[in-house]
Amino acid sequence: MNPSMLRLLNRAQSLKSLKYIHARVLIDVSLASSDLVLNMFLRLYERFGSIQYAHKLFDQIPQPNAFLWTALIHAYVGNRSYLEALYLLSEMWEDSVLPSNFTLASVRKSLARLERVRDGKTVYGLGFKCGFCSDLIVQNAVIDLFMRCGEVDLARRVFDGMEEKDLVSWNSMISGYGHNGRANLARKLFDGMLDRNAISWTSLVQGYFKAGDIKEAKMLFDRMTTKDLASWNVMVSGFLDVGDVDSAQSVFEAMPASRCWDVELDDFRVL
DNA sequence: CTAGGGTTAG
Repeated sequence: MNPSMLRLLNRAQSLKSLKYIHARVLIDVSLASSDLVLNMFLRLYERFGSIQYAHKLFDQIPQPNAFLWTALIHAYVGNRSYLEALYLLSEMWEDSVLPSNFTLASVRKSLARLERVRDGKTVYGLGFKCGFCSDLIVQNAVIDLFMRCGEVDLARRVFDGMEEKDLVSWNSMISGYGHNGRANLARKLFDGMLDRNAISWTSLVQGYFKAGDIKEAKMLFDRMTTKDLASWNVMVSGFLDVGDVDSAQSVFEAMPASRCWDVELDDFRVL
């Protein structure tokens, strides 16, 4: 794929211009049927929210590989079509295309949102049989899924068994413990971390709110040097959740103006 | 060539 084509694709600002580029690419059959190019178009159709076109394109591919299946599944998950995404995974399996670690990671959100722990265990059990039992991407997905389904101990077992962990592994545990009301366990992991980021801190603060330990939440927030928009929002909504409107108000007012601008810019972008 | 953790979910 030549660089000018890449430049053209990344300049596509709308579904309309993307379709136009696609039409031009279709003239060259060898180019249009390259897995790389197909994958790019699937991802771009997803970016512009056109699952229909992504699926239409996918249906014309004679033997889609795991990359292309993953792109389509990812598009459906992004579109919050969780059941459809799971269905695609089973179709993929029936077509004897083995999932990649990224396929399994893509389907995680579907399983979590539908609270399909049992199916999750089946899916990741198969994934392990495909050789992904010590794959960081898959293990992180499993941890997150288990935590979101309340399977705290199972998540911990996976975490403890990992040869290599990254920030996402640690933060998923901290966030997961927090959501399950286990702020103390989250804190233990947090204290043992070598490097933390804003997500580690914010997740723990949120965990303390969830556990009803407002004092500790506030103390931690004050110690935080890496506050970002989400950190401030967790504080505001944390106070609101316990009915402390005054504290919520003062946190809101203490928020740097630059953060407020972030919010407004985001909102304007939607309009 | 791909994914993922904290706000925010009805």
